[in-house]
Amino acid sequence: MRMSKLFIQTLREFPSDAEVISHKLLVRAGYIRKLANGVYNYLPLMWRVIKKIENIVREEMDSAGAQELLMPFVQPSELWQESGRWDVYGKELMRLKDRHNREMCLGPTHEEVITSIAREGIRSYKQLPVNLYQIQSKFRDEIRPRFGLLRGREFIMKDAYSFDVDEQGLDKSYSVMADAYKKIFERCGLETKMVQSDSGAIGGSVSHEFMVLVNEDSENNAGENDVFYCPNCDYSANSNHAVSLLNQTETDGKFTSQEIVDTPNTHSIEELSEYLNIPSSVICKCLIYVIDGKYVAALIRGDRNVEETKLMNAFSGNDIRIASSGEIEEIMQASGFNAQIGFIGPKGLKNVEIIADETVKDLKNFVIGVNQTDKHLVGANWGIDIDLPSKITDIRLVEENDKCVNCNSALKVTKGIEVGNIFKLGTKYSKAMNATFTDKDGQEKPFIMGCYGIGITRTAAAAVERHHDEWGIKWPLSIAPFTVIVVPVSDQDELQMTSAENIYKKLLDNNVEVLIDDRPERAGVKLKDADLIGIPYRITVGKTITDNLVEFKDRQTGKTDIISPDEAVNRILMLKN
RNA sequence: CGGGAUGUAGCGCAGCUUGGUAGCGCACUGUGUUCGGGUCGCAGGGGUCGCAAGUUCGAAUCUUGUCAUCCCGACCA
Repeated sequence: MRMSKLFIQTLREFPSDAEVISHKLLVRAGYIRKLANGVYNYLPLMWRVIKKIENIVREEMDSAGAQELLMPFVQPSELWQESGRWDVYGKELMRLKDRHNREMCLGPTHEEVITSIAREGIRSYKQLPVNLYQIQSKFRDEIRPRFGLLRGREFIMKDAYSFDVDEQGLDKSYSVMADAYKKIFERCGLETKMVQSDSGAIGGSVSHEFMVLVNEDSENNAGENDVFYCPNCDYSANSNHAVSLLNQTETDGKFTSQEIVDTPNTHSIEELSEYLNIPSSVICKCLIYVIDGKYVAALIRGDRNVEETKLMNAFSGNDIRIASSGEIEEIMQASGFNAQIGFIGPKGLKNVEIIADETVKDLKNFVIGVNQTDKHLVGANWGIDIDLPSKITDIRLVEENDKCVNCNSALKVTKGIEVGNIFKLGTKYSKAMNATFTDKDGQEKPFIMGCYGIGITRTAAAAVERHHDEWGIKWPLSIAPFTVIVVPVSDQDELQMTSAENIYKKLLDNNVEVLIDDRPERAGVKLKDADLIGIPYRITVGKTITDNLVEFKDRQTGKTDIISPDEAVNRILMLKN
């Protein structure tokens, strides 16, 4: 490809609306252009990268026994009614009506459609197992799209769905996919960690996410997930799912008799612990949440925080948020109290379900709110003044240095970009949608399903997050839009131009993806652009060509060698083997 | 959804306080110059100042509304 013909516009400056480095670089280097909030044009260079990633995904999926197909981007609401998700998916699901006023949606994922395909096409256990996948644009109307390709509303995703006769079959399909994913990301030049995670709106039981860890060189917060992992064993989990052993700390308060004391203006745990001169670990914190429209009071030890996803799952909810101050007033009024935020307690709350984290179980002589402003109960004990809630489970956010449940080592935390995930769905969709097959014993049974996603465009952005420097992108060879760029320093110099053309032709003849910068630009412009767009290798043809020498530069390492044109060509050809 | 900010040429920005026919840099067109890390000069083209009302003889500038975009928050009790 000739640079003079390539559709590309590099910018001298970073775009003003970009925050993270992958977004800044992809726009500046002419890979993407924003069309609307969270919606991007993939320009020719970007499309080449995307196709590279897609092909790696295809090769590994195919060799893992999956078959590619393509489902519609627009889906009828009926299928979503069947699965029950039309009412629970929320605003992320982009709904629309056709001219006949039929309700449709833009596909955010395809469990419903694939299940309908399976129930029509698979009648017998003899046809199983099957794994079907597609690579396609998805649309999710995110609350807050950001970070360019990392969290867009429209994005390209590979989604695969497996169908098995039983759990053992699913286990096998699942581990085959896990292995394929490892290979895929490895081949894309990305080191990933497979971590346990919550299964969220998709449903199901077991799930793992593939995370690109981004803590080390975090000049920004591109990693949207906190990943807890054990340095000594293989335990790792997304914070929304992570568990830990209870840490040893002071849980027996110094107050020996129970008594309601004045605690003026102690609206936070910190203020309260300071005012009473006690550790926060002997305070029982009470937080009011709204889960699917219902009020929930969550009790947790004062030194710990609630993990909302865990809390939501404890009630099998779909939506959770902290209650607003107005809602808390409402609860207070309904319960006959008048307390401000900071003094709320579980006792006497009307129309509020109460749940406790495991951490509060062992509290003794502790401090807790009693729905009286500027007062707290001290020296409280469960069963004496306040009953221990019957619903007790783990709803706490793990913290760094908590102990690993497997090996008791101190856990560490890092940021991660989720580039892939795998779920065991079980029969959630097949049962709801009545998708069955006839088993050996002649019985109708629902399919045992799994689903497996990879964010293609997010993977590309994650690669930029991991591979760049102050000059631009440093694509891993396997997903770079071109392998090598040939740069004649001066378009005035005939020898340089003809030599560069020769090198270009030789590489072309050998099916190398090669770019030649034949634009009538000065050397500086061409060299800066080559670095910016991140082609892995650069062959620079300058004055030394009179001695039959060119510069060979490795973008990844920055290493340069002065060698003959033939050797430069050979080095590139060697890469193909 | 709450808070903050910004919308002026393809990109990055100034001008707005104190209303008077819209500017700079990059990019683009022509031309000369230069030629290994975004040369230097000359001459050009390109803008309903986000949109809509209002005030005024006159609005990019003042007022109101509206739309869009970005950031922060929605783990604080």
